[in-house]
Amino acid sequence: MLYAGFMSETLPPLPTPQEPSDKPRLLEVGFAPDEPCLRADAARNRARLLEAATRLIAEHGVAGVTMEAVATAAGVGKGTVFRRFGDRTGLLLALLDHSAHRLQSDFLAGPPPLGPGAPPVDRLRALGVAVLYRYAEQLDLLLAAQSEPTRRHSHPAARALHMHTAMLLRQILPDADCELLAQTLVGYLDPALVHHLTRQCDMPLERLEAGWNDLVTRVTGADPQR
Amino acid sequence: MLYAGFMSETLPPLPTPQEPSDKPRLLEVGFAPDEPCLRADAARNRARLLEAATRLIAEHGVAGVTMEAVATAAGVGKGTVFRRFGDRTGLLLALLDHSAHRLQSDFLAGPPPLGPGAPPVDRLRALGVAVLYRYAEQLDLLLAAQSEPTRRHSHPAARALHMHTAMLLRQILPDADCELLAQTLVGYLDPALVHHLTRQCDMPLERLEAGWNDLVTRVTGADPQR
DNA sequence: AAGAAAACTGGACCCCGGTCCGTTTGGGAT
DNA sequence: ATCCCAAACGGACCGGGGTCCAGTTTTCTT
Repeated sequence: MLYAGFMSETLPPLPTPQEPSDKPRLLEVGFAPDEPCLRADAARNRARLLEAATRLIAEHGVAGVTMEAVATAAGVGKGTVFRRFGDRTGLLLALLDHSAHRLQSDFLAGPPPLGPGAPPVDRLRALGVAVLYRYAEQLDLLLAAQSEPTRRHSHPAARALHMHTAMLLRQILPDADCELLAQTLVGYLDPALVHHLTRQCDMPLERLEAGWNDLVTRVTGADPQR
Repeated sequence: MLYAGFMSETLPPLPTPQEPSDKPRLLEVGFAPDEPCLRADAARNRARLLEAATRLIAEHGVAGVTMEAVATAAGVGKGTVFRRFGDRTGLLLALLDHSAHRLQSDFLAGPPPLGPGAPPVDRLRALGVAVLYRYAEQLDLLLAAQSEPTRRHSHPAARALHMHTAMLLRQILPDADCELLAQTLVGYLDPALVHHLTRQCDMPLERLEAGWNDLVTRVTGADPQR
């Protein structure tokens, strides 16, 4: 049970939360109630809330994560939950932060082929596959956290993925409109799509993986390796 | 004011509403309260509701379309709205049905390059552009109707677009996994993405259009014509 | 024409997300 | 140790989506 959020707090005191930019810093073992500067009681309650939410998901699924239920289970008032996480989506996102950040530092500073060192095309292939498998095991939460369509693309985690993809593409296709191509690529990895294909169309993950490689090949014009 | 829905009714008496498959039949002038078999009063109320919803959107934007408000404005009870459209999304979708169906028959039976007759690649290019522009002018409604991520890809209109795209792709790339490639392509046309790029990133529609053509070129391996 | 089944209606009701605001508390300054 | 106020708290409150069901209307049957 080691949640540990950051780059989620959005509302009250911090005008722009700002993700921790670069430094990995995710080697904490138990859980890190960091949060730049939170009053002691606030930090304590935050931890309680995340724990309560985790428990509720385990017991009743994502649908059971009701703001009031979480508040009650954590022994705090409803207002506190909203103050801390902004809204339900914010809470859900906070639950996902840990793994999102891990993925992020994997492709920013981890070992090749995901991390730096491998050729850009290989990194791109590895990225898609990594995302695919990570998403596949958190589908419910990801879907639930995706409610508002307007926010989808503006969320820090989404932007990070997009920026990284665009960066890799730029190394391969310096003259293309890599912004847009990157959107296309990450679009293929959209949780809702993964859900549709695997759960509603019964496609095996391997096929999605092959599809990703094919897509990368076509878009970059690379050799159809692998 | 010529809404006219079909392929929306979902709930009570009709097990599988089924879209009218092929025949164009959208040349009605005023409005068509068709609906396979609806009791007279029900059809009347349905028309009233759609009109009321349209009016509310004009006056207060999509956000003003409250189930209760629509009901009141139409002079019916709240329960009636839900019985007819299932939920808010259903109502919004019904509002979009008219133009969705028009687009559909344009690419199924309209003049080339969108309709049959032109080479598949040209049809594909034309399709993306048509969708892009159509979406661009209904963004608010489309976004509002997109709430539930699970339903996005299973909706009839979405499936139709996807199937058609896959069909065109199959004519161009008989040996590829056209199902998945089609998902990628229509993903590029997702309203939420269009919204993000045009409204939040301030990209002109022309750039998205160019992006689409580039994408088609890369995916199909066609000559970068146009 | 009459009777009955099927379909439709409307509004009371419940639940949940989100807001508001009067009260409490942590922790730096003196 | 004390003061003080920004920050945090909590729960009453609101509005909107969705459900339910008793009552009404339409349409079918004979």
